Amino acid sequence: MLLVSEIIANKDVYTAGLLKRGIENAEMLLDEIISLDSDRKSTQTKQDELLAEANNAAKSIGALMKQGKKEEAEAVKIKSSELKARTKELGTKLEEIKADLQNKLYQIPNIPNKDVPTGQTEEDNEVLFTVDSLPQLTDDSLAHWDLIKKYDIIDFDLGIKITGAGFPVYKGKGAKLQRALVNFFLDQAEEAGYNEVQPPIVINEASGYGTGQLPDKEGQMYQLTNSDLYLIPTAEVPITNLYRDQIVDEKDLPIKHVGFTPCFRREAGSWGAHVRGLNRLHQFDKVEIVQIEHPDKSFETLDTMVKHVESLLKKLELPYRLLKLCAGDLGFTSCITYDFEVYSAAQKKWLEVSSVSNFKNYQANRLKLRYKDSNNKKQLAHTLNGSALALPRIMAALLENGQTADGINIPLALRPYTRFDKIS
RNA sequence: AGAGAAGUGACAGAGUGGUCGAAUGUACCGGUCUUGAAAACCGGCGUACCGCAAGGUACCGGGGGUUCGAAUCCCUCCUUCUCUGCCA
Repeated sequence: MLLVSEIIANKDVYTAGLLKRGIENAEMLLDEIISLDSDRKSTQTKQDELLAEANNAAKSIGALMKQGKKEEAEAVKIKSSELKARTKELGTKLEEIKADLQNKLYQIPNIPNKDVPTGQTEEDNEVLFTVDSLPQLTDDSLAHWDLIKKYDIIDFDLGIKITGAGFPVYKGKGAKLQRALVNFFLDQAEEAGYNEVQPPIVINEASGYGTGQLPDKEGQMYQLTNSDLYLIPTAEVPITNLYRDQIVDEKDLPIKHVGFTPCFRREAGSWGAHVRGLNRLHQFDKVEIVQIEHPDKSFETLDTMVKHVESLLKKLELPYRLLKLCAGDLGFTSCITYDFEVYSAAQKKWLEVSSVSNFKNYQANRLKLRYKDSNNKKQLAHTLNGSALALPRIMAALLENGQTADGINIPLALRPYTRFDKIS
């Protein structure tokens, strides 16, 4: 979440940032925060003064008792009790103010970076790069939802039987292709210096708050009914939370992790033709890269992460484009996000396969993730992450773009992993 | 899952109602000594909030309670260890 001290120091910047996101009452929201914070300070100061008085009284009782001055001690006891009661009142008030402040802060998103394009919808996203030419398929080419039936590699109906819509069953070469992609992505990340982790895919509330899925995205996550746990919507949550409440050494930065996990999303209210087939699922696999970085270097690092994702798409020979998201399309906790989309030739559609974001200190502030600088001062770190990559839409594009009359060609880079050249 | 024990600063480990934010040791940082190092000696060494500062307040696994006063007593939750059970 945003830092109150920074809001106070740069109110104009924060107001403008929130307005850019389309939050019209930005100034009012920030004024509330600032005024609550000043209430918090004055209330705490008052309470501290009373507590100091009460503490002194309690100490003097001890001294008086030792000297055998019982009556005097009794008198101080009464005074002390009164002080205590007033302290309690103030304490309750202070707790309320703090909770209110915290709540309001939780509901304010990160502000967009200076160079984030203005705009409210995906129409306003800035296209930074597109491949020169899009693949042309013959008229009888099939969309992936037909291809998977033709070659019997993914079965949606079976998934419906086992679980429900949006939980496909991968079979035979479909399952192998998926596994090949996962291994390929993990190996590529490892080569780029990312440390592999296998985190839990069930998280507690504190982790959800740490990376900002809670309270903002509560409805997007599957919650376990007999405990306060959630299925992860992305590996970002457990991996970044590895460093919650941590003070890391400056010399250990950047910390780079890669993890492969299934991801679960309720996707409430989204269905129809545009979510057909593999385009949008309730459960899907994803390889995620996460970095914890020094504030001075996080933008440089963001670029290297973008380059890494780009290299994956090139090796898979997929036509792609790179977008810089506009302010209105930005995720809640992000200050800048680049999206990669691959072209799905049979659907004639761009499909988002990766989001690479810098959260600056927004998540770190929630996570209490800090490093010690050269003066031994604790500073909030920056956090970043990116999909590298999300599997189903890559799969969809590979199937559609690779189809030929006698089967689906597997890209060269993947063949050592699949150990077959063609799905036929 | 059941029974028992325990959770104190980076670590080890004292502290069972009143100058305890917390002894002591180790580690760490600075200094003296030394050609250099080690040893020895001296000093420093938790976090957060308020305050220009002096200083104040809170924190001994989390939360709540008793008391004028809680690391210390009570309740509750969590975690760890040992034993038993179960299981991949």
